[in-house]
Amino acid sequence: MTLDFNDKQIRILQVAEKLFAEKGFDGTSIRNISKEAKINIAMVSYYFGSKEKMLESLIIFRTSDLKMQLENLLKEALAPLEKINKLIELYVARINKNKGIYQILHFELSSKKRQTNIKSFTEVKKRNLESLKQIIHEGQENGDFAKDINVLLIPPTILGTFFHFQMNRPYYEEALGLKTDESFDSYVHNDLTKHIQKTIKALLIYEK
Amino acid sequence: MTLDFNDKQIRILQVAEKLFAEKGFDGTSIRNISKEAKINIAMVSYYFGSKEKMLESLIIFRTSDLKMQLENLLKEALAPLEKINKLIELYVARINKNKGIYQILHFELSSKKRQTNIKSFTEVKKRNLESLKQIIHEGQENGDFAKDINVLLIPPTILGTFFHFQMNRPYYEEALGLKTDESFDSYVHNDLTKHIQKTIKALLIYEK
DNA sequence: AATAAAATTAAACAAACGTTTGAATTAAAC
DNA sequence: GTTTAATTCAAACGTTTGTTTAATTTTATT
Repeated sequence: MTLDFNDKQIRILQVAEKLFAEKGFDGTSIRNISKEAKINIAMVSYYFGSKEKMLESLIIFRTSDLKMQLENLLKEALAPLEKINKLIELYVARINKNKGIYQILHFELSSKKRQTNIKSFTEVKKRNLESLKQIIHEGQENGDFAKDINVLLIPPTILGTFFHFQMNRPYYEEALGLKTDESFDSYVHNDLTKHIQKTIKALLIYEK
Repeated sequence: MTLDFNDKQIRILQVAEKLFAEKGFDGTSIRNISKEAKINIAMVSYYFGSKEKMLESLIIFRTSDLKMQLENLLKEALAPLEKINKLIELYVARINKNKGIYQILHFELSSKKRQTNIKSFTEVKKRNLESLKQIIHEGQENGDFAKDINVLLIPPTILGTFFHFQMNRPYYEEALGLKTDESFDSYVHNDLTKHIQKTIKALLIYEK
């Protein structure tokens, strides 16, 4: 449960992250990881105990600093809509940067096989929702936002839009002519982020 | 490539669909399927050739009638916004009804392991986008919709929102107190569908 | 009723899986 | 420099994997 991984452990986790994201947890063998990380197959059990525990370590390794980032955002002196926009920007940038682990979480989360690994992640989600509620309430108080907003359905729209784009990357790469990693990342950071911000803004200020 | 599956084949596909959706393609063994479907393990190879080819058969079996449904919608004499709302309703209901196969597609789509199975599905997506473009153009012509709409980013918002909700089902079940399958389905058909419709409407009529 | 075709079965196949072992090597502590 | 601990390794462990085989049973055809 600790965070003090040594250099070799981190290298193993990075390779595991890449392969799990590409081929899934069950689709990746310890031998795959060992080969790519250039280590002996026994090292995974030696360092992490088991393949399953390695996944747990990976989740902890990658999601430990999200909490802090969000709390800092809440403290800032900004208008509610500005905060929402910054929150979206933060989420998209962060998930885009760590797309590997989020793809894994996305996958393993919906799988009935591994429920144990994700309890700590559920806590993160609950805390994030409370933050969002607070911001939106603020915006409703000062008349910026509409009254009839189902806050619980905002995160699925933000995250869902982004994930769906990310998971269908090959399709959008072709459709938008984004041949390089740079151009794809640039599109995500600019166009897609703005689209999500625009969507949420329209939703928040829209009165039926 | 044909669609004439006999009763036994269909039963096998139904069990496979359920297990693949629950545990993933790699997480499900032919023995798992055989046991649940109460057949001999050799029957999968006998009927479909291989596990991989069975997945192909399953995709064909479940996605063959989507095309027709969409074409019928386009023909209807409705205002653009009405068509959009119906399209959202159709998508949500359809995917919710066949959540198994769409969950499988969602995963295998983003996996680098099985690219061959999904080519026909890409074609479906392209055709659907053209339909959407047509409807939105119609709405822009008669002044209902804003001019600066990136049509390509609409489907990720519709499908992404829905999928994210579906993939985090345990979380939303708890948060919304949806204890039975019926109450969950009801929430999807009513509240979630309306949320997506509202979101897309706000986005389409919103002028920056 | 005899024959041919289709369906089902248990058993076996080689290959790959996660994990453990015990010896060999390297690093740290004294 | 010796001893102790940590790391690395090849090899083997017992399971499980997807697939094939060959014999048997069921169904259909004549």
